[in-house]
Amino acid sequence: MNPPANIPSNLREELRHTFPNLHHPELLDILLSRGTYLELEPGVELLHTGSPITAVPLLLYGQIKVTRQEAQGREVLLYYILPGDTCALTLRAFLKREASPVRAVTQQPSRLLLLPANAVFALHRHFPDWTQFMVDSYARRLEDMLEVIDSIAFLHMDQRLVQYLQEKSHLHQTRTLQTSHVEISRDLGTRREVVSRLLKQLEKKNLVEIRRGRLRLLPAFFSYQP
Amino acid sequence: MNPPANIPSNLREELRHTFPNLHHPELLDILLSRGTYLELEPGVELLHTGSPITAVPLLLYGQIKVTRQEAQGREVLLYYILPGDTCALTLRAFLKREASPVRAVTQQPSRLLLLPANAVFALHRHFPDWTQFMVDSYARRLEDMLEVIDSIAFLHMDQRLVQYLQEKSHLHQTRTLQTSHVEISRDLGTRREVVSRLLKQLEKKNLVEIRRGRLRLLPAFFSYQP
DNA sequence: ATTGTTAGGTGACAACTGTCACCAAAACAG
DNA sequence: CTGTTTTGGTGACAGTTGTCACCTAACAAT
Repeated sequence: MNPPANIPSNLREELRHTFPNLHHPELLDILLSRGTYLELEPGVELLHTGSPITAVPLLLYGQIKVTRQEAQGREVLLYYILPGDTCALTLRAFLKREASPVRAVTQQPSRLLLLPANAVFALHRHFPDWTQFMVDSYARRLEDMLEVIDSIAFLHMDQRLVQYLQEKSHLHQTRTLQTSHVEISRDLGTRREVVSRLLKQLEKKNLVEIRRGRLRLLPAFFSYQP
Repeated sequence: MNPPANIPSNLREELRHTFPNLHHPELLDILLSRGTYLELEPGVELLHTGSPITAVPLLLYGQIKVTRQEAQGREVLLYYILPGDTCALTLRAFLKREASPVRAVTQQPSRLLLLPANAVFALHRHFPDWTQFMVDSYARRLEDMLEVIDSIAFLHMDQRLVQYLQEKSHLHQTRTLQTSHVEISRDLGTRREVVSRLLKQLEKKNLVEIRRGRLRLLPAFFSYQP
């Protein structure tokens, strides 16, 4: 689907820098020789629910959004994969030889190393660094998902929306989010109309400015809690 | 809080049997010499949100319910710890030297080995078995929590209730659940009135029989989906 | 049998969210 | 400039759940 990217000459260096915990030289050798380097533009769907898993991603640059989907098409945002991360759920599903339980979509121009899944078994046996990396990945996602549960179980949509926008702003390091109401509603597992209504309320309180396709968070927004 | 229990003579054997993946003899030695054997009756709170973590439980027999609590006292059931399990979130919180993010309460008479948390570090370094055990624990809890998210995000309370009762029945291997509406409502993060209403509807459909303090699930209940 | 306690039942109502219908504004293509 | 597409706005209404008030049934203790 994508033209083969030019492998950057300093890939090894970049990998070592982005994944400081995978610093064992032989481990790096294997990752580089077995992995496939990829460059993707935003909006590429790496996995959808039910995809067979053939590779595990190591993200070098960019951002991947991971969501849980329901049969009817509704979904909720679980977490973002950032540089230095991998997708714990993908890893787990692969080890159990199951299909992907999640959808993964690039959010920004992204560069990553795709590790063929069967290479993972060997790593696991021979490199404690890799095992530790996996443990940390799992653990961090547990925490992420605990927060998702908190948010869905205990908060109303207006509070979830504010939280979501604050996080997104922090993530992209900008107060002007390039996003549509539809995208927000998908991430929150609700409907566009609901998001539009709630955003309108925020606008009336002078907390945000709504423009077509983008959203400006005003200073007061960051200290606001519904 | 509890009288010291008599350590069963065959503890080593039981441990090996309940935790087949921790079969390395030296590992068993350490678990037995460093761990504290405990017997607890139902309803004992092992941890609550914010507890400092001093030990990691290895459950030999019984059942421990793990819930996530909110500041206002609302909570949701995350998962049950069964024999052969440990609490991944406790383990993780300890390794990060953080307080417990969850509440843990025995559900049945339970027997467990409490492993002082600082013993865990050594295990981690020296025994691949132990590391693998941790990885598996994390991974399984990830799956549990994914199901919790599905349930909260995509289902209505009537569907969640049915799911909950079906699971509970399967877990206890009985069609007569000894539980109150209040307990159910706590596990689902809602209110007693809501549970009472929904149970009444199920009763009207001849799917359950409501008795004070217990609930009988009729045959048709198990093939029912709202 | 009486009393007190706990569990459960229920109606009324409010708040929140999902859904439908339709409109308006912005961006875009030609 | 015009027509089309995409995005956002909004009112109306229904269903679900949370909340309050108060009642009834079951059980236990004396």
